[in-house]
Amino acid sequence: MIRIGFPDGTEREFPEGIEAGQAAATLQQAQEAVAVKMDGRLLDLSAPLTQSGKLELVMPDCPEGLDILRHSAAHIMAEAVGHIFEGVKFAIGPAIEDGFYYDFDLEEKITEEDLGRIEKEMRRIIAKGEPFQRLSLPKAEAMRRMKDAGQVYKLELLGEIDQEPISFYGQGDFLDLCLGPHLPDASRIKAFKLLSVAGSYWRGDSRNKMLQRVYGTAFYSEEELKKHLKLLEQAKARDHRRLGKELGLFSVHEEVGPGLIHWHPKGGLIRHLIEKFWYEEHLKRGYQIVYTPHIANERIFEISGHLDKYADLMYSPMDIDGQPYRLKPMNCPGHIMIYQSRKRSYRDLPLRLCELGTVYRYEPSGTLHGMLRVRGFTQDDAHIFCTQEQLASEVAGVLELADFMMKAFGYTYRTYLATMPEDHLGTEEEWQWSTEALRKALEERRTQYEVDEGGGVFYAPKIDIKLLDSMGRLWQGPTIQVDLNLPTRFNATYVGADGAEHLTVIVHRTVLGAMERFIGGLIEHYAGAFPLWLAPVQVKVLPIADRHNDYALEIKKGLQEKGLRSEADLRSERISLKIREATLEKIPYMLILGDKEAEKGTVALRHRTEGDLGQHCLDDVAARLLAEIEERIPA
RNA sequence: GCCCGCGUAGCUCAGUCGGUAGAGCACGGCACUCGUAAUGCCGGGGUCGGGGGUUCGAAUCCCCCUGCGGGCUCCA
Repeated sequence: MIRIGFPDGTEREFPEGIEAGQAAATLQQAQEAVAVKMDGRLLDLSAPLTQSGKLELVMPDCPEGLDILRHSAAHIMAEAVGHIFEGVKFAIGPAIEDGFYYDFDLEEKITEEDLGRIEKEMRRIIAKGEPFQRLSLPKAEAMRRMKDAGQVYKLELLGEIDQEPISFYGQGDFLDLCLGPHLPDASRIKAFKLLSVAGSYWRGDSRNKMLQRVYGTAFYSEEELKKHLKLLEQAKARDHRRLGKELGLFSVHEEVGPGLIHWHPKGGLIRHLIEKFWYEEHLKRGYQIVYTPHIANERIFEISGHLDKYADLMYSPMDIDGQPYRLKPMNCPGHIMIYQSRKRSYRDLPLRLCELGTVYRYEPSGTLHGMLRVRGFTQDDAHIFCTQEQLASEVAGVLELADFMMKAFGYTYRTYLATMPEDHLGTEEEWQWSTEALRKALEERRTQYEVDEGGGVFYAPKIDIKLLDSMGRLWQGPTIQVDLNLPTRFNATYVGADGAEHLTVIVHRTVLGAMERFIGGLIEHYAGAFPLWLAPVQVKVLPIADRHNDYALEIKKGLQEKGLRSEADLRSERISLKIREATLEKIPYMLILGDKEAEKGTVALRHRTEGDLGQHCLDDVAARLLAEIEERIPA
């Protein structure tokens, strides 16, 4: 007999080997459970229990429940693909964040049109309600079976598994190497949809064969699936490439080259406002503004090591007076030159040099993506030169700035401390004190953080901040990296109070990342509706009839004098059309002007989403908007 | 870079089996002068991404190039 404890605190005895589902049958909602957790380990409902322990149900609405559904859906999809196509070799098919995929190797090309056929076959399989059955095989037998079936990828995976027996799951005529668990049977897959086909390298390595990947998603109910698909639609409507075009923010031109952004007046204004904000906040915190050249003799990148390590990502050299020059991929060497321009004493430190530095990187063409992944971009870069003792407080200062800026844009974030990776430069001792300094800074600021073990860069530890946008998506945010490598390479030192030379510590840090990516992300975060302080046009002045145009221009002038950005729509169009178009342009406020307003010298205020806000005098409206701008109230 | 797909008017897209192009919006003109999310009529606009090939004939079929999209690796 074995003793099983349940979440409600009760305990019962069962004969050894009882199925998990049966043991849990008396629990509430046991009917809906899709699997169980035994002492924290996921098991099938049909798994025999052989030891005493604590048992919990895994319900459909928890994350693990969803993963199990999707993983099972991936198996069903693989079975269906095996039915439709000849000679399919199966690679891997896991559940992922919002769904699942399966990688196949087959001669024939799977196209988007095939997705319908595959879905149909999946439905047929699901309708049969085949059970997912676990099969344990000794490794030798498993290898023999996979070899006979010509499943080379499974064979490769098997070769790396040490434990025995090996677990397989089968349904219908499909058998897959798999840890499980799975749903009891296919009929539990109520709602699914295949979304796309894509190429992917076996094990994500470009030296390996390109496989065909089919992406899909699955839910326990049609409603949830519909909700998810609607969310995808909404994300599409926020796509910064679409909004960038619609709102006249930026463009990319085939004639110029891929990944090179042209900022249009409205996008340019947004960027200018953010840069202005950025400069002000940096100056307040003791940073000094520098500018460094866009091209440089490649000698400098030999010293920095970039040429050695990042040559593939750098634009080819150009011959200048017989010397090879390169577009800069990083700002650090230039900043170090400024540091090195004279002998430095401990009294000069900390030295905080900041630059909105435009860099060029030859990113692989397939990775380019709107403003988010480009080849020419402006980093909000800064390098802090300091002593070892100053490191923690300098990092704390950066954390404060990062927090301030992220809040200004309405982002919440998560913080990670990335520690020494296996492949690294420098001594253990250096890693230890630099990591400790970061930790101390985080603790001093009372920042909640997680440790990303081994996630540091090869030359030093770092702090990564990931942003959570309004759609709940995670973005790369501010990063702070300690660097002991570049100071060594450039021999960046200072004279200490003791009269001796010491190696300077460099902190690389970025808050926004790159203007292109940050603003691309902001467009999606705000769905194109920028808060008043960033809106390129803050107010649209809308006269009702032509005879109100003069008054409209007078009001526009008044707004301009108050420092508010406005446009007047003087076309002979109906007011409803003007309102509609201003709303679609996502302009925060409208002033509607007709006979009543012209007579009384007032304006009728309308907000983009709140609608009619009634009549006011211009001064009151201006005061209201200026206060909103001052506080940088999110849209 | 690699795999798949796509590129038709400024934008979004239609274009059947190959017979030299069409809609809506936008743009220009005219009329209406209008009160909180689309007034009506008229008009201009395309060497169908570029090059080559097959064909009597190519937006349509084939090849190359280019750009874009979905992914893979990496990442500001």
